[in-house]
Amino acid sequence: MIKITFPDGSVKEFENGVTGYEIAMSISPRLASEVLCVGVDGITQDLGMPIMQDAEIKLYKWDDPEGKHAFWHSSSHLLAAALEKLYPGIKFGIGPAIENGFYYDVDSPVAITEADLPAIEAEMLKIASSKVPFVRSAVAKADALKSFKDKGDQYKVELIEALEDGTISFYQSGDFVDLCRGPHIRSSEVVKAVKLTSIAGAYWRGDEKNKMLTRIYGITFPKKSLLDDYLAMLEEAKKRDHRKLGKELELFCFSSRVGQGLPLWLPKGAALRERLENFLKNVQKQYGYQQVITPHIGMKDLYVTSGHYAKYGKDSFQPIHTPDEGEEFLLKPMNCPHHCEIYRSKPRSYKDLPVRFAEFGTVYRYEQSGELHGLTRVRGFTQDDAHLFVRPDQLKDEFMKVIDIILYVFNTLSFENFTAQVSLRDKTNRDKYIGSDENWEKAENAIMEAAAEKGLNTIVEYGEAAFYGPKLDFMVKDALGRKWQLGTIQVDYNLPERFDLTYTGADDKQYRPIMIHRAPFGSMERFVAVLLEHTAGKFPLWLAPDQVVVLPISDKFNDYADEVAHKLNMCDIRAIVDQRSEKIGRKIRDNELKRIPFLLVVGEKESAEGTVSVRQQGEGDKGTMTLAEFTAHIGDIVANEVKPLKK
RNA sequence: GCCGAUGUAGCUCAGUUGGCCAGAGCAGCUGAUUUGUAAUCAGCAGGCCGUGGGUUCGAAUCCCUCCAUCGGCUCCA
Repeated sequence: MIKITFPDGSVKEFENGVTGYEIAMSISPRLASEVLCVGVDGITQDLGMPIMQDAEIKLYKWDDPEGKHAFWHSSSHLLAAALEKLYPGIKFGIGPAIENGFYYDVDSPVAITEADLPAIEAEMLKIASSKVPFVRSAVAKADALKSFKDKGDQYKVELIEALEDGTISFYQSGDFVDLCRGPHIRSSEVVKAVKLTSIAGAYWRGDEKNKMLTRIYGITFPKKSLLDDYLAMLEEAKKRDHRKLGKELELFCFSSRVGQGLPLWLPKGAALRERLENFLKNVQKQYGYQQVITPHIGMKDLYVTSGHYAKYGKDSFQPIHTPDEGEEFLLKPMNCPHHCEIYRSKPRSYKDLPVRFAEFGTVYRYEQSGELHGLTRVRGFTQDDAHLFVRPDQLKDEFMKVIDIILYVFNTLSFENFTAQVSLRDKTNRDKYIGSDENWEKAENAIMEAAAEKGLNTIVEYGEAAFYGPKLDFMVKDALGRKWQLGTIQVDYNLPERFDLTYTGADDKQYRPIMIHRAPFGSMERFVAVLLEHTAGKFPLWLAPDQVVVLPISDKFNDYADEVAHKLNMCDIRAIVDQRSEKIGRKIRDNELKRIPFLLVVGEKESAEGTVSVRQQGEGDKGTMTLAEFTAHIGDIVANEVKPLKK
């Protein structure tokens, strides 16, 4: 007998070799029908696998990430089984579960297009409903290789060749056999709803030198209604797409004549951006930053000195030649080299440090055309950049102050669900980075310590560092759950050396400052995009392009409406008037759709009493107020949205 | 850059297997209406059917080039 400990701490005895499924059955048949896989001493495995010793177990259902993972992973096998049936001779790459569903990479003898997906879905459902069990078997490497060589599937052969003997397992479900580590669900019948969401190309093993396979994405559910909910959620997300909202709210646009990935900010968008900039400038002023301004181009030599040119090569830089003097300029892809030169503009003393140069610096980067995406990935954008030059003894403290600024900014804009990611060097491939190991270690430690002291819940990613130094990035998700990096802080020991930056110490000797690159928004473009998706275009009052619209009941009250708007504007409240000869219901509808936070209805009663009828966006009628009361109300809301900085 | 899809009026979309002057709603303009909390009525105007080439008696529709957009891959200082 063995002792099985459950998550609630209770212990039960079972026969040695009992399976997760049998344990679930012993509790209740209903549980057994819902459970998808089992965690044994923290390792997720098949329900059918015998447990051979005392263990802590957890039964995973659909609501557990582990359960979903097994469910979707098994679904990818169903997809492969359906494809093998419909497209004889098809070859398979990999087919993992992902955050929302699964995919399978295939090399098909005939092209598979979106139009074919419904037929594949139907075949998957057919296989699923025939209750095929997922059966695991351990296979010797030689046998595994033979099996896929016979089948002519070179991708699986390649995968197996990379594996060690003894670790190879196959899963059979019906006629389909796949190389797979598992775990899987017991049987296919729990898969009740299938949606193949998209079809795309993907390089074999993620290397663009390799052949491009066809990747089919899908998602499955144990209930039809869950699929409907999921599809409804996708529809909702589409409505929040910043590209759609940006057009509807007249914030920005693109023009193929200007060039792809080069956003044009419309008046309302520019005003919004200006408010964000002023907000951050104000915060930075309180933290001792100084604004600087630098040109959009620099001599090629500047980037040779910084090391960017050698790292990214001439293909990434678009040169600008002067006609007669033979000088070669490059559009600036970052502001740091310019700021280094500002640092060099005069001798610095240890007493001057930290020096903090901030600039809303517009930079240009040659992003691949296929990678451009609305405002989140563009070729010309403005960073809310700053470079801090600090003494070694100031590094950690200064780094923590930057964290404070970023948290204050995120907090003010209600970005609560961010991920703090520490990006370090690749553990193996170190050639991609410049600078000494010693400096890298110092920088990496400084970041980890500062993040820990600030109590940040961080995840560590190796290989994600910038080529000149490690980073602490703040990632926020968009409406579809795609992660975007916004705020970033980077420690850099390299540029100060390359630019030979120094300061004079108390002992009259020359020392090297350390540089911190940082941008709380990341870039204005990406930040506005994510903000749009988070708010669905309903900006906080302090940011809204128009805060108030005055709606006269009829033309007779246009003068009063103008007077109200004028008085509000005098109090720094952004108010406009809807003077159209429309019914009040129409004016309300149109202005609600424009997401203007406050609608003031004025007619006979209001003009006689000197009041306004207040209607709040999305919340309906708020009753009558005097203008003074309303102004104070607005002031209260804004004060609550933008809380003063605590230092 | 690669794979796949898409491109018709300012916006959202119709346009049957190629066949009469290319359609609608919204927005716009003009007029009427003077309205009390999510769409008043009528009229008018608006289109190198993304671009360039080809096939055809005839192309928005079929083929090719390029441009742009969308979903991914690769990339992301």
